[in-house]
Amino acid sequence: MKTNFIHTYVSVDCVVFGFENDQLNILLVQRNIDKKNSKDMKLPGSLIYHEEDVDDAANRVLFELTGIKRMTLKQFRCFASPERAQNPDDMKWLDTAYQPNINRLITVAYLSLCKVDRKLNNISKYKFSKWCPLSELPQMPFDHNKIVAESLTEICRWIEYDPAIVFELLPVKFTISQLHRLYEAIYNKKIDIRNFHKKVALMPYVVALEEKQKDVSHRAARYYKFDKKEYNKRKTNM
Amino acid sequence: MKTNFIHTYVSVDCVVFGFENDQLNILLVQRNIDKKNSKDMKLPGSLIYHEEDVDDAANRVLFELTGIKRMTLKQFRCFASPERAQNPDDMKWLDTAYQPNINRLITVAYLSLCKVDRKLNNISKYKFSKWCPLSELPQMPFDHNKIVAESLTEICRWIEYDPAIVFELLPVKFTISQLHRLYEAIYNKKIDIRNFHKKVALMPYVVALEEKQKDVSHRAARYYKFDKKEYNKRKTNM
DNA sequence: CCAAAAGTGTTAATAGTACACCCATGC
DNA sequence: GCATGGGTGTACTATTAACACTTTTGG
Repeated sequence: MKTNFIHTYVSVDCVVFGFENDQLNILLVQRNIDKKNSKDMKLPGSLIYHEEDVDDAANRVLFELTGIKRMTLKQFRCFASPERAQNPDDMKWLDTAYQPNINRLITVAYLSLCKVDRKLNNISKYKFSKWCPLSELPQMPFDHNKIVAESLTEICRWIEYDPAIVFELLPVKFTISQLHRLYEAIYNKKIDIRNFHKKVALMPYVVALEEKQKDVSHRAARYYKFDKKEYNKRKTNM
Repeated sequence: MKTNFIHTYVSVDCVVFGFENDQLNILLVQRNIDKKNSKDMKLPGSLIYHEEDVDDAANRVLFELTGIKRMTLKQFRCFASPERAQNPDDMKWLDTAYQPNINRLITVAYLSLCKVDRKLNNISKYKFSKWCPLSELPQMPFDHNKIVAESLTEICRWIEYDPAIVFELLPVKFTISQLHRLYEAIYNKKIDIRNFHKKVALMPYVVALEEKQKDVSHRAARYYKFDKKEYNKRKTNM
């Protein structure tokens, strides 16, 4: 009876969103089971260590991937279907990457956000990583495609109760137009630009800078920045 | 290096909410490490089996507890701090309840909702279970108090995108007043009763019945019911 | 007739939606 | 001067919040 209980490895997998070319992108890494197949990409992740919390493991993975110490991140779901690691390719990869006879693997999925203009860590343990537009996601191992799909609804919910996180996806200085296109990408629908301006004007934590765009072949847009202090002021009033 | 990876047991723990005496209650079970201490209560939970998904494990725990086959439930967080099972009492209990030398245990927490007027399964494997008002929660083992605390913010978020779940906490026939007190309990604040009536009137899936209260020493309230079909009609329009 | 809870409307403020034109800049 | 994207206002609608009295029933 007692030996019926699962005794298993546990991993974390991170869906790291970036915003580029008016699209949400996801950071994928190459799984190097087979050098010939350059398309064998997956979500960045790792088994967790002995004395490690899952949150710490996710932070570790993200640090190894990007060189950023404490990224904004959010646990959103544990995936534990017994079938999720039954594909022979995936089992073979587990054998070589970790150790033989991993017959089951449950994973805790995290959502994270990253400015694409940040230089990614080039001493990264990952041989190859790249931003991949959501619309061009490859088939990925395990249930990584499912994890990404669920992360999309999760990011919308996250914004509902913490609107500040969207600014993690933009440069420090950004234009209203960039913010607008980001919202359109996240919610996957058109948003009227005039109403959007009004909405942003009601966000006291989005503050206009003096600086404007230069060398653009049209009217220069004003830059804005996200004011964290102003944001926290309102937040703690709740 | 490789042996540094965690190889662990995984459990599920369920926070089952009920609504009684105008308060949210939680279903606790007795941990029988020590018969003398009748106050040794914990969240219902279990290690997961070899070929079992975590969702299935949560359903199993709830079935064993209540006799209800498919309860409304929602996974909300994995708790995996290495410190969460370091209390000697808790480690001792793990040894006797499951098996010796469980040195680490990560758990996946679930939120569930139950009508308190349902007869709980009396062939329950749990010797003793009881509804405990939130305001009178005892100290519980592991990080169960923390799990309950987080479940409270989670239940509010759940209602945001699926308002129908509150009816899981009420009898099939209920009065507006009951629904009102339930909302006040969940959001932990006073809600104006006139505005509340108006709000309910805008929910096409809350339908009035002919029946009214009987033998009450004040004006009899009308009963209402939740109409699932009507609810799903609107939902799929989104 | 009194206690206790049920039920009911109006107003004001705020937030959201729909919609079209002029502005600044580089080429 | 034209192509490109930036920036602006008004009217309507929907939602939310504040607020107090009458009704029904049993005892």
